[in-house]
Amino acid sequence: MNLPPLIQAFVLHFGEMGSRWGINRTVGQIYALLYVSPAPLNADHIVDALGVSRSNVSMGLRELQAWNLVRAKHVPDDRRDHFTTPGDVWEILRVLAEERKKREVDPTLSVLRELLMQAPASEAERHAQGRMAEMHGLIEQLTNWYEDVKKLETERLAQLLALGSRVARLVEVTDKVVSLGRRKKKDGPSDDRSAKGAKI
Amino acid sequence: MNLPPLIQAFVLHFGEMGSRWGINRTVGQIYALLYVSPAPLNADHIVDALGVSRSNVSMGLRELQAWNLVRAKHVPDDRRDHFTTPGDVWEILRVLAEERKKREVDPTLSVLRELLMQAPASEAERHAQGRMAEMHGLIEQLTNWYEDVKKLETERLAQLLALGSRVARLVEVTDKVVSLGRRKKKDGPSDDRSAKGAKI
DNA sequence: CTGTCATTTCAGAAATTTCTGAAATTACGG
DNA sequence: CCGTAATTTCAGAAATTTCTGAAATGACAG
Repeated sequence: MNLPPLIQAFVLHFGEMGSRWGINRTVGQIYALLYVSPAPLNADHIVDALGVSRSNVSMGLRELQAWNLVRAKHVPDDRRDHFTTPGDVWEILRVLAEERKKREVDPTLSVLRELLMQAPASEAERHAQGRMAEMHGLIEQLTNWYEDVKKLETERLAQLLALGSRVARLVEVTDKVVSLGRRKKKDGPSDDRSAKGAKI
Repeated sequence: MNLPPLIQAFVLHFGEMGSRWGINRTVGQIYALLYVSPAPLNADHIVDALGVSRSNVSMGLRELQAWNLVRAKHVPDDRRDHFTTPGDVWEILRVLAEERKKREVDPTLSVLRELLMQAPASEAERHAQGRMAEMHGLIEQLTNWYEDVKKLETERLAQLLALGSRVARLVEVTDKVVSLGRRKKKDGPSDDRSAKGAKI
């Protein structure tokens, strides 16, 4: 490996960390390297920096592109492909969340749904289905929330984060106002617009 | 493997899924089995159900206990240990979040902090540090939010989820009210109590 | 076309992880 | 203590994943 010490430390850490996720060391290292690089790098550059085989880099880049974490960029007057990560860390966060959901939760959700359709053939299966239903309910709540929140622009999202648990107070109060409002008019809070004007 | 079809399907899915996380097939299967089981199971029971070796079960249980996802329970008049998962899915979610944070983000945060302390020795390192600072900032925001939110009781947390992105509207409005309030009195929103009475 | 450079594919080598069975250790009733 | 049952440890076997080098494919300028 052939890198300035600071960058090398970062790259090595991502390599290690990679294994704790589903990605392998090289993929983690490639990502880290591209992340801190001021300009897009071509594959040979990466081979050089990390000291791994050309084919390994090729496969790593392919995987990172499948994750939407790395994009190929064409540089004029150069036949080789150059690669970068999205610059904005919030954008990276979004991509990561989306991909992990797609790979880790969606399949589970679909299996759960399928199993919940089946008729239990015994008391054990009946009980198991109850537990699966609980899990399904929780995951569904979480993903609904996620689908909802991911539509927010970055700035609003940041505000929300900054608010932290203090938002709970708002919820508490709103809750009262809403239930008050409900008494007058049955008004399902179905879309974004519904919460603003009427209730505060 | 020796299980009713419905439960077997669930267990197998968790085994597969396990590999996409950092855990291995057997660990995933043991967890799934305990999750749907109506009563605590002893190790031999698990061996029987999953058809893996006794020692493998022992190691799997040890790992799950390290994750706080499985607890040993003593059953009177039985020398053997019996194992369960926490019953409440929200509790499971909390444990999972806590452990993943501990294993996946805390180490990164600490490496980033360390690297940000060092003086850059070149332009490349200076730029890399800038990127690391961005990443550090984002992770810190996220973990602060998490630390904040995890203190909420389950019921409030569920309310918050249910509200979804509509909460953004609240934030928007509150923002105005707060900045309005600020003009009168310099009042940092430092603790939980600060958001409630005065502002709505 | 042809030649050259860039990239991908892929079979098998290397490394790592998972799993097992045998032996060691622990726990405990008598 | 001793004996027995439960559990853990651990060396190495088995399985899986990662990585490489060689060959194949693709892309393009002349």
